[in-house]
Amino acid sequence: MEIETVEFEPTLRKPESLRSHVENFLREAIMSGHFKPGERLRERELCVMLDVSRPSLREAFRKLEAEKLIKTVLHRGPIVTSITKDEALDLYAVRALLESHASHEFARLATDAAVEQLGLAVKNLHEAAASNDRKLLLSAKARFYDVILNGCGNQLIKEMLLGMLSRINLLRSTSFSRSDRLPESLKEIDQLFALIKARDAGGAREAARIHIVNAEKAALAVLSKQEITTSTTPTKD
Amino acid sequence: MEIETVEFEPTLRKPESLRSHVENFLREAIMSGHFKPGERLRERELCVMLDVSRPSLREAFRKLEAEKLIKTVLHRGPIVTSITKDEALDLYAVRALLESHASHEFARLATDAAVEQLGLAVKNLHEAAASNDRKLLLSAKARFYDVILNGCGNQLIKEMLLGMLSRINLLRSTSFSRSDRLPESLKEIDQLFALIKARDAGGAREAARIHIVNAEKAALAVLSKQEITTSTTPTKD
DNA sequence: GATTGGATGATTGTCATACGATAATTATGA
DNA sequence: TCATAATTATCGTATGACAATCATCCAATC
Repeated sequence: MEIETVEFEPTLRKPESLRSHVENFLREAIMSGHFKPGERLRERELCVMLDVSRPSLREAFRKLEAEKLIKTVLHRGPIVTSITKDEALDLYAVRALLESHASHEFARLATDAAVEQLGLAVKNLHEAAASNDRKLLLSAKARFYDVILNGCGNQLIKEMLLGMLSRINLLRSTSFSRSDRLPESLKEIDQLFALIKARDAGGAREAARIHIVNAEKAALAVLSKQEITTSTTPTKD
Repeated sequence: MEIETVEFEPTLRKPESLRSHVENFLREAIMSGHFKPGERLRERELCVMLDVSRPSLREAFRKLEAEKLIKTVLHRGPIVTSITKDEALDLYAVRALLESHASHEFARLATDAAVEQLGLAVKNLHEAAASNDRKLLLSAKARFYDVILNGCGNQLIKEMLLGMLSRINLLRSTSFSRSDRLPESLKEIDQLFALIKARDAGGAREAARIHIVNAEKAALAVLSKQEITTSTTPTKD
């Protein structure tokens, strides 16, 4: 009765289907840049790589396809989505809408405990920024984000923004080298937090909007550079 | 030597995978109420019904699952999503955000031709409302919607709203009997169109927001009734 | 020599089948 | 009557196969 099949993941406790594991793996691999935009994902390769059958892999593909992380071409299979400038503009516009609203609502109706948590997240962010550890910075940012999205009172906004974030990440594989915007970004976040702490919902909304708009500017500057490089490869679009 | 092989219609493109057909069929069936919220979708049944194999069907399931039209329970398979009141509130909140923004942008940057098209759609809406033909009314509404979403300059907003609409439809299977709100609704749309025609972007945004808020009120009134009925069946939730 | 045309291989799309795992249901016994 | 065990239905996953289509290369023709 030895339980040998302990494939325990620290983060995954409850029983999950195999395809969701595949799904998560692929999502991670795409978002981390292991699979780059435009790259094909061949079934056979991934089947042996992940040691799963084609059905499981293909079902995972459909999920990612719905999330627009991949684009499936008939009889050619999935390729990692590459985001055009127009799509990026659309993404940031919607992100600004949702995130500013989330900030508004957080300031309006978050518990004091949640606000305190947010303050902790802000502090961690500063520490992470000072430490110059990119991974730490990313997780701190994610933490800050999570507190706001969980406290804004709208689960749908959280889901939508997280889905959009995964796509936005597609275009900042290189964008994060723009750490010169970090001090500015931190100042904006401080400002946002101050307004939230003061329960100034309208101010928080506007601060969040400005924060996104500035992030957009920084990202688009990088994107236009990328477009030069990517515009050489794609014959068809 | 007649060219017989003219299969390419402007609107009808053939090259579609089988699974996307399945997907569309299921989506239609769910949105039209043929499959009701909470209902299980059994693989074997649907396989013989649609004459497709399990993999194709299951891949279509994943897409609908990502769209949140179905919810897959491990080892029980997919069931049609039933929307809770909280989820409905979230949906309408986001819908108000996106749709009011779309109206704002439409008023700001739509071509005069697009505005004219919108006027035509409004006229058709009135005619359809007068004719008391529900199907006609639905298509007229969809047309109005399409003009705005195509003219707002943000493709992402269009996709998101259409996806949300399909879910909102889940809770107004019976809601459409509330045709008593129709005159009010038409007045609001007239108002919105007038503001758009005057290129009053800010006014259009507010008008659209109010329109959604009112629709929300009407829908929620129906929903609370539905919750009474649905709360009898589900033993587990 | 360049272009067209066809043959070949690789990859995906789809299907049929099989089998273990699990939830729901029924049967059984105290 | 209730608790427990056996049964059944259905899903999750794997495997193998074949057809359809795309990519590539080579030959034939102009």
